[in-house]
Amino acid sequence: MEVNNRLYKNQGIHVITSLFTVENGIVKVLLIKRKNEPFYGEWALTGGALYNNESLEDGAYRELKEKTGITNVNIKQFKAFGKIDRSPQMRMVAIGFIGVIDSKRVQILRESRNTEDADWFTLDNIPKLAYDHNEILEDAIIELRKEIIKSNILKSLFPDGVTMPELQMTYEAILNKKFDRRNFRKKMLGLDLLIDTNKLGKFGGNKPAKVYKFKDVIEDKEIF
Amino acid sequence: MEVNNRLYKNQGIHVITSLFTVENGIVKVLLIKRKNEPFYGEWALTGGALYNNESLEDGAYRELKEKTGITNVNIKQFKAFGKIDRSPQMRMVAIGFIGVIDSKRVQILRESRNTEDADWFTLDNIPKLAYDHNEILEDAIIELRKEIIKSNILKSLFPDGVTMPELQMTYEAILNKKFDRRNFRKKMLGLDLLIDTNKLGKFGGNKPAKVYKFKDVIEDKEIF
DNA sequence: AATATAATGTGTATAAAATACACATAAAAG
DNA sequence: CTTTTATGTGTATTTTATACACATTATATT
Repeated sequence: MEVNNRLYKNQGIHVITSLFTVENGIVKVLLIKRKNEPFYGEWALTGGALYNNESLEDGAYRELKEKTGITNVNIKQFKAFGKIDRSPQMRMVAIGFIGVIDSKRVQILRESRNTEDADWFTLDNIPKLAYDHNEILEDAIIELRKEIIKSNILKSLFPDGVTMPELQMTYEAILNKKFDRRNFRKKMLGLDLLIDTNKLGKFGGNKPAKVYKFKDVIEDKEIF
Repeated sequence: MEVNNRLYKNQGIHVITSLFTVENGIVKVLLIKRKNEPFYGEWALTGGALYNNESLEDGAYRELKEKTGITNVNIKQFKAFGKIDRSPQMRMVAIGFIGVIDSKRVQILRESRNTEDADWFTLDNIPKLAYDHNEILEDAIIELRKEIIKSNILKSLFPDGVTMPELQMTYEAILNKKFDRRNFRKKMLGLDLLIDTNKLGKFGGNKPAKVYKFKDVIEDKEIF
């Protein structure tokens, strides 16, 4: 039984990033509006075809840079999406990434070679997206929730540091859950993701709040 | 600036499974010896090119079936590997899976269309592997350790059920760590992965041991 | 048949972690 | 200088994790 190699011809790889931001307790994701076929005129996650001269992560970065101009983001690969018909033209497997940035620090390119619009969407207001991007986004949100309690994925949301109340608002938004202020602080510090900068900043109230920074590297914790 | 589409031509997808077994407290992984270029004569993880008419998981299953004849395995996708030069011929991105089976239940096909040998290797005795399979295997082991404490990935290792002492031996082997017998039982039952079959079986001692089974579906636990 | 053996099953006291909860503090606004 | 707003901290209680010892079952031994 000789296998016909057309079985594995004409394949390609997508790198797709769900780029989130959180402002004032609202989680948003960056979507772009396509101006090419397939899915002309539909909204989609940022991403595209992987080039042969770049790693998966570099591909995801390139696409992000084209759309947002941003270069300094922590992104994390979380899952491959490989349904047979997820792309209408040829067999494309998508590698999904997540990342979180401060939207105030980036200039979204509303129009570019491949996009006729780009905007931040709240999660309860996501339109029907191109390809299987609704499914990718759903998984991305789940992954984001797991990731924020064990990694520094939020570092690029707070490059200059963050206060505990601001952080709590952010976690509550992402996890869709309220916390006791005192216990949140304890839990958060217990995760060993932060370092105290010994500086003070302002967030909501009149009393200055301590400023923390996400560590550059997070050491693994013991399991079981 | 028009992008040359040769940048994303000639790409393909590998589906690669690190298939483990655990016998008598020893973790082993299934390796096959290639009888085709590239990497002729070298050992490798089970896997190969994804076909266009199958999902990622189905592709991994097909490759497993070709090598072991096995059809009933829980496998889990865990990471995509996309270094530019991981494959010498064309740009191939590998989707990594893990799975665990009872080696006594499978007949390894020592010779097949693409393999001239196949065998179980202990983890301290892994040869230089084809492609980036050493790297994939390393990540697979890390993933396995995470997975056994939150999923039923071990279900296909114990299709007929398992006793607590046997389970402990298995966990100790995979996690490379010893546990107190009484506390292991408590922790294990607390994970909510098992159901009591109300049957008794024999493992090591003379006293019959309770037989448990891994649940078919594991409900998510709360995080944070 | 009685006894020894080998491994399994269970309970409890203690330590550690998570939770619930209240008051003190700093700066700004009036 | 008094009030307001939001921040920082401590403690009692509950829950969970850990350390640890004896009872039980079937087999093997005499």
